[in-house]
Amino acid sequence: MEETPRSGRGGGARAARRRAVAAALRLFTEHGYEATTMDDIAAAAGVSRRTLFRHFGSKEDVLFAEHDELFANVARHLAASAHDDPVTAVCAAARMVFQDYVAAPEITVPRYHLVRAVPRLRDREIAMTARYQAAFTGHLAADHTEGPRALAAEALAAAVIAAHNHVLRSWLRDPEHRVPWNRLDEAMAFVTRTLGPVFRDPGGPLEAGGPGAARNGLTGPAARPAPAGPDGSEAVLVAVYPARMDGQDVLRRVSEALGHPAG
Amino acid sequence: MEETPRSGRGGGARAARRRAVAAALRLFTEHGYEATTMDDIAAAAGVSRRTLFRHFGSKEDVLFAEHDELFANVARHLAASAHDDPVTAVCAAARMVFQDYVAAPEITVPRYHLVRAVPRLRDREIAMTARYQAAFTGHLAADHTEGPRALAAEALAAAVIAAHNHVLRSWLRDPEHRVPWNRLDEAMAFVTRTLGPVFRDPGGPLEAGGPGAARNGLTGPAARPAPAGPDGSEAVLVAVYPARMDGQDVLRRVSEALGHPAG
DNA sequence: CGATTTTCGACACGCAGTGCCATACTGGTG
DNA sequence: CACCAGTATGGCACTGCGTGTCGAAAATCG
Repeated sequence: MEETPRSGRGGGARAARRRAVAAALRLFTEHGYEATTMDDIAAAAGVSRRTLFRHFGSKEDVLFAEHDELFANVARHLAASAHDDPVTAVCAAARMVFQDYVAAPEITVPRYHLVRAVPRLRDREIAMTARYQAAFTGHLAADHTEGPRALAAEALAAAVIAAHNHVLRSWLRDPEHRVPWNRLDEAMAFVTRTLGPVFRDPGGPLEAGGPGAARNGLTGPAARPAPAGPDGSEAVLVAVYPARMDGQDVLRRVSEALGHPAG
Repeated sequence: MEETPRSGRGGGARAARRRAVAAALRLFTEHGYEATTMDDIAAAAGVSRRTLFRHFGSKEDVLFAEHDELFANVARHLAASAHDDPVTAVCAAARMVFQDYVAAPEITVPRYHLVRAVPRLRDREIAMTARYQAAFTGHLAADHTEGPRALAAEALAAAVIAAHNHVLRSWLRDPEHRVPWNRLDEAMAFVTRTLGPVFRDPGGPLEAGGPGAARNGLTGPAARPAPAGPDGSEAVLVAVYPARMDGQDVLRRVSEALGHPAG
C-alpha cells in the first residue's frame, strides 16, 4: 500500500512477509496458536493461503522463518570467517543473534512468550538451540570429531550459547530495560578469556598461564602422565548455571572458580 | 491371538498396541517415515485408523509412546522416592531408562536409527532429553529455583543425562555387544562421587574432602569472601564431552581433572 | 440371561501442507 | 507499442494428520 510498487496487490514481497509475521504474532497472541489458522493469517496479511505456504513452508515457520534465516546468516558468517580466530568468530555469531533479537523486539518479545506457552513451539526452540550449538562446535573443530580439540569445542560452544541465552532471556523478560550489551560483552569476554586458551591449545597454555591455572583442573596430556585414552582426549570443564541467575554474577563466580581474581 | 482373551477382534489391547508399534517400526524402516501413513500402520496392525489415534494420539507417538510412558514411570519413581537420597534416586532413574532401552532392542534400536535419519524425530528426541533434564533438576532442587542448590542440581542432572546418553548410544550403535551395565555403573558412580557431595552441601564438603579438592574450583560461600550475588549462587563445574568419546575414558579424565587419583 | 460400561469402528469434518495450472506482473527486445 | 521470457501470485484439488460424534459390539457386572 505504501511500500515498493513491486506488486500491484499489496506493496512488495518483503512487506507482505513482514505483514504476515506481524499478523500471525498478533493473532497467535490474541486467540492462541492452535486456534489461529493459516487462512486467518493469510486474510490478515492480505495474501492468499497458498502464498503464505510458499513463503514460510509451515505454520511454525511463520514464527521462526526470521530465526531460520538468522541461523543461515550466522552459518554463512562462520563459513566466511574461516581465516579468523574461531573463538572470536563464534562469539561474533552469538552477538549477531543477540543483535537480531534486540533489533526487533516487536517480533522477538511476543514470540518469546508464545514459545514459553506452546509446547510445540518450545520443542522447536530447544531444537534450534541444539542446532546453534552443533554449528558452533562444528566451526570450532570441524576437522576434529574426537580428541581434546573437539572436547574443548563442545565446551566452548555450550558456554557461549548458555551465556548468550541467559543474557538474552533476561532482556526478553524485561524488554523495557536498556539492552544489556555490556552484560553480553562481559559474558563473551569471559568465555573467550577462560575457555579460549584451552581450545586453542588444549595441551598447556593454562598450565603456563596466569597464577592459579593449575587449580582449574584443566591440564594437558604433556603435563600429566595420565593413561591416555584411545583418542588422547582431555576433560574440559564448563560452568552450568540456572537460567534465572544473574549473568554477571555467574561470570564472576566461574571466573573465581577457575582461579582468576575476583575483581 | 494368543494373549489375553479381552477383545474378540485381535487378542487384547496390549497386544494390539505392541503389534502397532512393531508394524510402524517395520514400515517406517522399509518405506520411510513420511511415506508411511497411519492407514498403513492400522492395516498392518489389524486395527482401525481411529483406534490407532485413540491409543497413540499422533504418528510420532507411535514411536515415542513407550518412551513417554517410560518418562511417566521415571517421574513417578522420582516422586515416590522423595524420602530417599535425591542423587541416588536420579541415578536410579537413569538406570530405569537404560534398562528399558536394553530390554527392548527390537524397538529401541530401529527407533534410534529412525531418529537419526528423520529431522522431525530428531527434534523430538532432543526435546525429550530436555524434559528428562528438567525433571531431574526439579527433583534435585524442587524447593530451590535459585541459589547454589539449584546450580548444583542443574549440573548434576546434566552430568547424569550426558553420561547415560553416552553409554546408551554406544550400545545402540552396537546392540550385539554385551550390555555395558558396568560402564553405566561406573558413570553413575562417578557422578555420585564427584558432584553428589557438592549438591548435598554446596558450602564446603569438597573443601574438607580428599586431597586436591581445592583444585576443583568448587568452593563454597563460606570458604570465599566473594561478593555474593543477589541469590547467593555459587558456580559448579561439570564436564562436557563429545558423544563419540569412550565413556570410561571420560570418567577417568574428569575424575583426574577434579583432583582424584588416576587409578 | 439382561443391563451397564467400555471399547471399537465408521463417518464426517477441520486444517496443515503440496502439486498443478491459469493468471497476473516483471523486465527486456524488436 | 507489441511481444516474450521469467517469476510471483491465486485458485483448485488432493493427501494425510488429527478430532468429534455416534452406533455397534464386546466386556463386565448382577
